[in-house]
Amino acid sequence: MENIEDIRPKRREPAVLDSFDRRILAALAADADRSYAALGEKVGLSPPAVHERVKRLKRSGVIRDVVARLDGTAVGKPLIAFVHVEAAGWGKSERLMQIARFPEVEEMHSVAGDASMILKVRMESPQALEFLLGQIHSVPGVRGTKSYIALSTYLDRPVQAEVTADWPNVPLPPE
Amino acid sequence: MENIEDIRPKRREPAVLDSFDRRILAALAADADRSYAALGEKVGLSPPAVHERVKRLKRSGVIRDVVARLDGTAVGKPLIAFVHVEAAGWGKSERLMQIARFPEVEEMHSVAGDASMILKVRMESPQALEFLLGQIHSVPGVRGTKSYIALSTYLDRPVQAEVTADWPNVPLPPE
DNA sequence: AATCTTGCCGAAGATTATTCAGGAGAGAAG
DNA sequence: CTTCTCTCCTGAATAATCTTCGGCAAGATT
Repeated sequence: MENIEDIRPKRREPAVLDSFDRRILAALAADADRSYAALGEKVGLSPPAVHERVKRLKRSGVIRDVVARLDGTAVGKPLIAFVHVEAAGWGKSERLMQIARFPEVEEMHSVAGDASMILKVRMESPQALEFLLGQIHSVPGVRGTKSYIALSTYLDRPVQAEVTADWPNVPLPPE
Repeated sequence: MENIEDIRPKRREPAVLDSFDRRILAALAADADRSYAALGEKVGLSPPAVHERVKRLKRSGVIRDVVARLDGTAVGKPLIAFVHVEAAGWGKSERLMQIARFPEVEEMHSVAGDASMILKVRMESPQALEFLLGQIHSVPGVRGTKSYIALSTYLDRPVQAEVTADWPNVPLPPE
């Protein structure tokens, strides 16, 4: 005998983001410290409606998490560097992955190009960077590194909800 | 006649972060969606005490902001690339700054090394990246670009509150 | 047309944020 | 050593927000 549960289609998570979702995401990516009431007023929905949508966006993974962004200098790590690591065999050795345990390492991407891996790190000092590079070089298979030290950061923001639609013709988007 | 206000020392924002601050920052950088009660339990303080500290950390700028981190793929930008821009004169022409208006551009650093500027961008497609590169090349003074396309991202987290203390001797920090 | 589904709203209760009045502890001054 | 001041904590009370719920309307499906 068939169970009615088997017949009913699964509740589908709407894969598409409508205009409200976009506006909510844009607002939350800029400032997640707002109340649902404030958010609702901004996007044109009631607080419960916004709440429901945010809950869905979190559950579906569109919103990965909500975090506080700290000032690197204030926490004692004023030095940002991008480290390109050239590895011999295939980049993602488990050993290299363990470099990610250092809290100084914020990003780690395998890349196409003449670097196997790009790391974004935030260090206490040039000396600390030197030590970290030592750690990286001690990983078997690592052939070399190239470091680019940031002199100043002009922009540093999270993933934006907006997507540029009309690329070819637009010289610059409006302010 | 002297005003008493002139004599009294200014209320100093404590420039140092004590152990409680550190723990609060670490917790908020990982997940800012907690209640003050939950945070307080985690760090060993009452809710009002945590509240007061968080307010101070925000006011003093240690906490820059609280944001929702979105899934790049879910918002339609699955392609991450690091673009190294080599500019002729001095990197930070106002014109190049305007590239930051594109929501695809998430970071922009001037760097020491053979690139004048490093951009982190999140694109809809390789075509979109091509268009963006076109925009960059149209900036006067830009001599060339080198793009590193991320194949996969193994780590992507915000500024961590922790700082590695004992560099030389530590081979790897504990899990 | 009837039914189902989705998604909104307003109202209400549960939870949380925020304020406030003490009070303990650490220095500084007498 | 005592006293004063300052800082920062706690617990209680109030204000605000979150979260749930019932009802309704619009569109899709049967």
